[in-house]
Amino acid sequence: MDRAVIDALFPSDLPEPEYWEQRYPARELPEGALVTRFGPSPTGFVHIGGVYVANVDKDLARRSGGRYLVRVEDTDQSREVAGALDQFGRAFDYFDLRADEDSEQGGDYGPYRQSERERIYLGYVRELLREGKAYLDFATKEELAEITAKQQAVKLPTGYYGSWAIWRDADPEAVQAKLDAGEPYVVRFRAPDDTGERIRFTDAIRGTLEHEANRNDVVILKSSAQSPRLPTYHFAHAVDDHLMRVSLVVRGDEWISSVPVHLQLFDALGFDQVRYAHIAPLLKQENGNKRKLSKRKDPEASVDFYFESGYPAKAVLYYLRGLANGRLAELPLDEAMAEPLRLDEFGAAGALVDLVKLDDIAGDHIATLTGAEILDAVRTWAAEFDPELAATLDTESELALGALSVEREGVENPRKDLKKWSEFRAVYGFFFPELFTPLSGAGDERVAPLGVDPALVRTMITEFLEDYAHHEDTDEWFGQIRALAAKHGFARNAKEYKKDPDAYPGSIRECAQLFRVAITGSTRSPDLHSITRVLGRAETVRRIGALAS
RNA sequence: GCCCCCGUCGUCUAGCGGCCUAGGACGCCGGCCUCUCACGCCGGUAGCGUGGGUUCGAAUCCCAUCGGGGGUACCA
Repeated sequence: MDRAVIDALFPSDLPEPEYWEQRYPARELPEGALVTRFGPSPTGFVHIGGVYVANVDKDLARRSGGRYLVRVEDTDQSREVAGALDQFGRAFDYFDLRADEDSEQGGDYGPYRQSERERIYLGYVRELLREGKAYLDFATKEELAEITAKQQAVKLPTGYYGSWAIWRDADPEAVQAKLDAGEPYVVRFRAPDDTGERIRFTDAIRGTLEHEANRNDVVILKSSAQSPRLPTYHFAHAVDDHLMRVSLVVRGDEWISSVPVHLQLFDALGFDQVRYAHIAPLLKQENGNKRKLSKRKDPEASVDFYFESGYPAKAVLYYLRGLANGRLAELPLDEAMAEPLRLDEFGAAGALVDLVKLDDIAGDHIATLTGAEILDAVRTWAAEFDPELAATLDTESELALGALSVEREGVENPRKDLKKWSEFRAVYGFFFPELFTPLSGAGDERVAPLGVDPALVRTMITEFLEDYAHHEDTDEWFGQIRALAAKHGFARNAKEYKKDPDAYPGSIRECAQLFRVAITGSTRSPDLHSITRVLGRAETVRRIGALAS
């Protein structure tokens, strides 16, 4: 094709590649510093895998004194979902993954949105066209489908290559005729003719990988019928990562198969190669099999799930880091977060997302927090997901702090009853009068399972309340219950009771449980005496009193 | 169809020819503690996908096979 014909296809003021090379000079960074980038694609909601990879990008760059970039990969405008970018912003904030350079705060190597880089891509496409390393393709969808069908019929690799590539060596006049007719076209890369050759490359995680050389003339610039005219992922990757001076590309292992094309592209464009680190995807277990976490089928695939459940960001990050580097999973949270991620320690196989494990981690982490820290976090969570709780917490913050101090502050081993903020209501709700429903009486269905005769319960409680003392000392306080139990003939311990159940109305256990259910509404709760200290005398008496009717 | 990646307890993994009768963590089961539930402590359960080689010796090396995953798009 004539250079004049090619140039006429592009804006006349389009800068040459040389301009961009100077505009984006090599970065001045210390030896060994890594420049990484995360490329969110606003085509759906944020996947936890994105957080996983972005965390790796950030860690690798920051620890090496390099730069961590976020570049929006929005070359597929038809699949763009409104609001997706905001959702990414939110996830980045929650998980502390804000980049050093991105489309919001800018940077010297922007724009950081591919849809705004049209002129850059066009300049490089024009250059490739002039050099004959790319060509115009007018093939229709139908023609393409036909080619694929024929190839499959004779068991040949599918694709647009060699003699199957109908426009690869088309007559310039035929091209001109199509152009004159205003037919839309795409630009394809002219794959070097090394069919049958094998290529090898080094992956920072997997070592040497071998692959058949690429033979396909991949599309590098999408249809001329669209505006802006955007490149495909392959081409954008080469141009952007080169110009942004990215030195390490961390991405999902579904890209391994594309590396041969990428290498050819870098070569044709005259760029130095980048290093690659292909990460295994996050998996999900489904009847014995493992499969990729699916945004549609698995709620835990979306970051929304973690927001709604109220998992502390730190716990999630720690879990994700442990999945990436097994060594870190063995370390306590703070140490693991302080340790750098090491690519050579990444597992090549995909890991299953195990929510049970995450719960365990989150529970351990929350147990290290103070009541005030927990209250703060629960409040933030509730403001969005449980307004009623939020309101209660605001008016009753003293009570909340008291509730959270039970078996937490000043103890050797704090309770691990909270794994996520959404559990707060179920676990601590009874502390708050407005969230608690007192018993309807000795016959309430919550006390019935204890098997103590309601009439006896009423007598006991009435008697108990007559000279109830709100003791500060645990032994003294429980002494009252012990005395009551003894007086009404309850067995001294469960063993004794079990030996001859008919001889007693119950054991000391049942008796104590009566109070527990009255005070907390449940047979399981933190230390009873501590609870009464937080509730105060009046509320304690009121709740116990409910049993007397 | 063609191409590629992966494969140790249920899960995350240690292991790089003898320290392995395969170690740890989570889970699960049992026990102790005890006014409940937890916490904590103690103990237990369970695995090298399969078949061939190589070797005195294999989870570790080779071959085959099976299984899982991915790519083969004007999606990323």
